[in-house]
Amino acid sequence: MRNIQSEKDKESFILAVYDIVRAIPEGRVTSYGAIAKATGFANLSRMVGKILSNCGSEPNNIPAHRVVNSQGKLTGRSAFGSSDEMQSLLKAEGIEIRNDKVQNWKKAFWNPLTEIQLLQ
DNA sequence: GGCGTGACTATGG
DNA sequence: ACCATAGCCACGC
Repeated sequence: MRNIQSEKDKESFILAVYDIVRAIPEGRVTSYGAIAKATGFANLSRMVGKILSNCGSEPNNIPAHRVVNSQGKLTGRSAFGSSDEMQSLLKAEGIEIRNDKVQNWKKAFWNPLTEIQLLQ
């Protein structure tokens, strides 16, 4: 693992986060820490959240709602339009949320390190 | 360089 | 399961 040491590092980290989040299959979820590990910057889980909040304000095809914390809790809900938009999006994909947490977490969890498959 | 902050995480009570 | 604590690190002031 390493840290950001240059603008180039930062850029590649951000792009990697986008790529990984886009690769999350519908109906599955993953965590900030898992994404950070997959990018090679294992201790930048907090930055992953920051990046996702940035992309949330502009139109994009990044399913940021499929990223929750390591316990399956919807800690990013405040970055969406309404307080329950994140929950609604997940529910629409078949993911059940109860008390702010993803049910069936172990099965719904998608590990980018072992399950990623590049599309096309 | 110090200090507070945050869509984090692991651990211990 | 819940809460507190302590690491973590880029960023802005």
